[in-house]
Amino acid sequence: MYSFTEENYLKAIYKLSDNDGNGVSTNSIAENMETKAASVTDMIKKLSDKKLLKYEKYKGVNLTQKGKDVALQTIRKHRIWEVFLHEKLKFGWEEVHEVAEQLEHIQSELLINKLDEFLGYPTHDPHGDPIPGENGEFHSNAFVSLDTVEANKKVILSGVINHSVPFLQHLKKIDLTLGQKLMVIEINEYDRSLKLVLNGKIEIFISNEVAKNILVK
Amino acid sequence: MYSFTEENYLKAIYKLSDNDGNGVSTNSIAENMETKAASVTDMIKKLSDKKLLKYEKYKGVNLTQKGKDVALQTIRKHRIWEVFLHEKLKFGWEEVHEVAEQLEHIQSELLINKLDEFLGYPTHDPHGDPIPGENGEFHSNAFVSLDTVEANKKVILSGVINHSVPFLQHLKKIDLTLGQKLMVIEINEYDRSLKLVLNGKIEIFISNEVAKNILVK
DNA sequence: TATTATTTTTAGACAAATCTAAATTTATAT
DNA sequence: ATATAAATTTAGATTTGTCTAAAAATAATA
Ligand SMILES: [Mn+2]
Ligand SMILES: [Mn+2]
Ligand SMILES: [Mn+2]
Ligand SMILES: [Mn+2]
Repeated sequence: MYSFTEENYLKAIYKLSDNDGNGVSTNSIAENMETKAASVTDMIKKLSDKKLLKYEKYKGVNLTQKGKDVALQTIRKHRIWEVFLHEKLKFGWEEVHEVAEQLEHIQSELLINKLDEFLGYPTHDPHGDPIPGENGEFHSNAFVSLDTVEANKKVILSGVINHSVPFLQHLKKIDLTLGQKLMVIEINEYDRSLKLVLNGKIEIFISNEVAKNILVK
Repeated sequence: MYSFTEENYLKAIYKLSDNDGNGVSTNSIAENMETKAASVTDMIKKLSDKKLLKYEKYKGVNLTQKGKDVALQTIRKHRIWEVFLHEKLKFGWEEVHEVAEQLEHIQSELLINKLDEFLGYPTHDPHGDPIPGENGEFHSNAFVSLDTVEANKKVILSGVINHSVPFLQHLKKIDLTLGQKLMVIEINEYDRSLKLVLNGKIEIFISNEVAKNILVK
């Protein structure tokens, strides 16, 4: 139906949308997709012709409902594949994204629905991001960043903001993986670094920078 | 490394090779890939430049070892994905091929090796075709066509020659699926149609045309 | 062997997606 | 308000893979 490239553009524009009504800029898309502004302009015209987005010269773009649908289905496929790679094939949570970038473009409704069933209809991917439903419904998360949590409250690691490979590897090394039970037991005034206790046992220290990128509930 | 198109050409040429030394013709490739001879000539030149095949104008092509390796790895991925779709996602054996045509092009050594492990290192795909190993080794099948089997010998359905969707659907409908134990109990002289008994119980009739496309051991 | 017929290659064009360099528009700062 | 800077678009090329129509080579036939 749509090419890999078209799907990738729609996904990028979807993620860059504030839903504030103001269009997504050419440059932000170019930066996000590691391509040049001129290429973005060309593709935008094509997507506009296909009624996937609204475009006014120099004013940025906004996805139409049709465009949002394609973006959401691509995100759905991406995240379901990530669950498969992590749960069934034992990929690390830092390894799944790259391969899912390819798998998300496989065209088969039957495949994604059978895979979803095989995985037991997961609601979140290995990074805690919600998986849109078949019709694009979203269970939006009510997670909060760990650096805003008050001391002595039990929480569960439920997501990450930074999805980079080095960050995910670092968290894994210090046992901060999805589902980990933890509690903040000390907040340093000076640099807002934290002392945590994991499973009520091991104590670890993390910087505020790390805490800011961890989501808990 | 190689594009979808290049992999598809190499796979097609591999399957069209007799290993008789005589090259694969431009027209046979074009027919097999449902494209035009002129397009094939163009692609052949490109693959020749990349040392994936030997090409002499008007003489047809022969894969180099490098070309065979790429073809075999693509076939390996295709068949492993077919096993996954059939065994884990419960796709019918007539449904797996189309989706595997897409999945075979996913580029990740890690993925295919983990998938292979997850499936328990299968040796054959859902149609009985052997799965090449990581280094291209082949367990060549010693199957025989059902129309050559003598009466009253117990055999096991182990493969098919015709891979078309209607043929596979037909076999499924009459319970002739991979692994089925059966015996020929009557061979009609007139049209060489057969009476079979399945699992020592149910009796069915099949035409010689059907029998010719079934492999047993 | 000369003449058709078939196969294959070349020439020229096209669509998709990208790029660089130049032109144009919008935003910012004196 | 005018000049400068930044963002965006256009112009013109390039790569990959495809096509049609015409030319060239090979094969088949009389
Ligand atoms: Mn991802
Ligand atoms: Mn992608
Ligand atoms: Mn197949
Ligand atoms: Mn393919």
